[in-house]
Amino acid sequence: MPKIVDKELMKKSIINAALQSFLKYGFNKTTMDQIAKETNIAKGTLYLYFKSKDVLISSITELHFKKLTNDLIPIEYCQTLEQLLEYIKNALLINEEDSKFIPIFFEAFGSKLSSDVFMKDYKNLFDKIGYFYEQNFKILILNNQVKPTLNTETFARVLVSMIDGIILHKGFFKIEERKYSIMVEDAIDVFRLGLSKV
Amino acid sequence: MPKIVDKELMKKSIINAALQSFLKYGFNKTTMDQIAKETNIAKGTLYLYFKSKDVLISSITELHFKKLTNDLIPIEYCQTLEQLLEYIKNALLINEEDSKFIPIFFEAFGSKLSSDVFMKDYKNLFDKIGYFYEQNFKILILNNQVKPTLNTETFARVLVSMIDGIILHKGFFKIEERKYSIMVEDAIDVFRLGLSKV
DNA sequence: ACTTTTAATGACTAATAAGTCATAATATAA
DNA sequence: TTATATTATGACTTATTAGTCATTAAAAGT
Repeated sequence: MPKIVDKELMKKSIINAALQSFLKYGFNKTTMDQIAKETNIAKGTLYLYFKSKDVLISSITELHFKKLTNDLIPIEYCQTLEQLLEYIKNALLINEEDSKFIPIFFEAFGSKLSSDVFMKDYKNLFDKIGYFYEQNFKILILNNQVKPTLNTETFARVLVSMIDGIILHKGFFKIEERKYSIMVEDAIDVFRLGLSKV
Repeated sequence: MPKIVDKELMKKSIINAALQSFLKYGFNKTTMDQIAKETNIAKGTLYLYFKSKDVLISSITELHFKKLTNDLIPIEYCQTLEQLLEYIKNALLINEEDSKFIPIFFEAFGSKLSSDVFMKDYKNLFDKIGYFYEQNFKILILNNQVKPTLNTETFARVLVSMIDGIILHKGFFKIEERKYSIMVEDAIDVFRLGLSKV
């Protein structure tokens, strides 16, 4: 008897329309009316699928960070320094859409960046990525690939900050692809020399 | 005949009260009423000195960035690599208040981070800092302090991103002072080796 | 065709806080 | 003391949009 729709598909449509609007007009300038219109549904319908604008942007963000985490934390550890560097390089060569999402994220959650509760998850995420690098460094030390004096924990965390800094600048300042790829090479060179046995 | 007040002093009082509230409650949660109350003036008076909340936060931000720029771009160029490293180290050891201001900045201007017009100034600022490093590198190459193959322009820009990344992570994630100072040492070590002649 | 359950609609409401302005207060000089 | 230019006040207005909900539409089974 009941009317049935594919809710997941509907959510995907909405998310897609919302993301495009966010990228085009920014988060705050995009209204729920606009998103509904873009999805070809009424505003009330939109609220059936996402009970607030906050939930909507959070869902989109979650998807992005899930992908990011997968990209940044593979299952296999690196056995050589060059492997790790290759890996860092891939992380730095973030795709265009993820890069463009960065300002959106900061726009949407700007008001929560002072909140410890909100930031906890992101702190954990970066700590987790740091931990992954830390484990890699330990292996590389065992494999005699990097200098054994390396302070694995803090170095891993500072490396994550550096990588994030480069990615953030790409996203915020829309550094041209050509220049950026050279910057990535430069960064990798520094990491290579900085990590190598003296 | 007229009543006269020290307008500059008044502005300073307001800025001080506002900044404290922003640091304590965040930018959005701090209302103009609150700032007025904290300054012991009426809201109308507040608006005589700052004609909008935006102008107020912009003034505060300008002060911070002016200081930041002075800290980051000294008059003298470095003649040795160790001088430059010492200098980077100082930049990384940002003071506590500036560090705490970081989330406030992103909260206040989050909605403008997608705006090219708004970001232009900050892009210029970081490019300027990058240019400063670039000039330093050129001197260091002449002084036979760093490897001559260094791509000065792009390397300078990526270095700035890395430094900013470290500082941002400190601000966002409130990394403990003890751990952070080790991270700074680690970063400097990487830069030293990464820049040195092979 | 009819019933029932779920889904869709969009005009309306609510909430918030920035910003205004008519009025009052104050300091200075004559 | 008084006139006057300047400064201060805070109740009120305004603007914006997120979010609601009574009503309508649609699909599926009998």
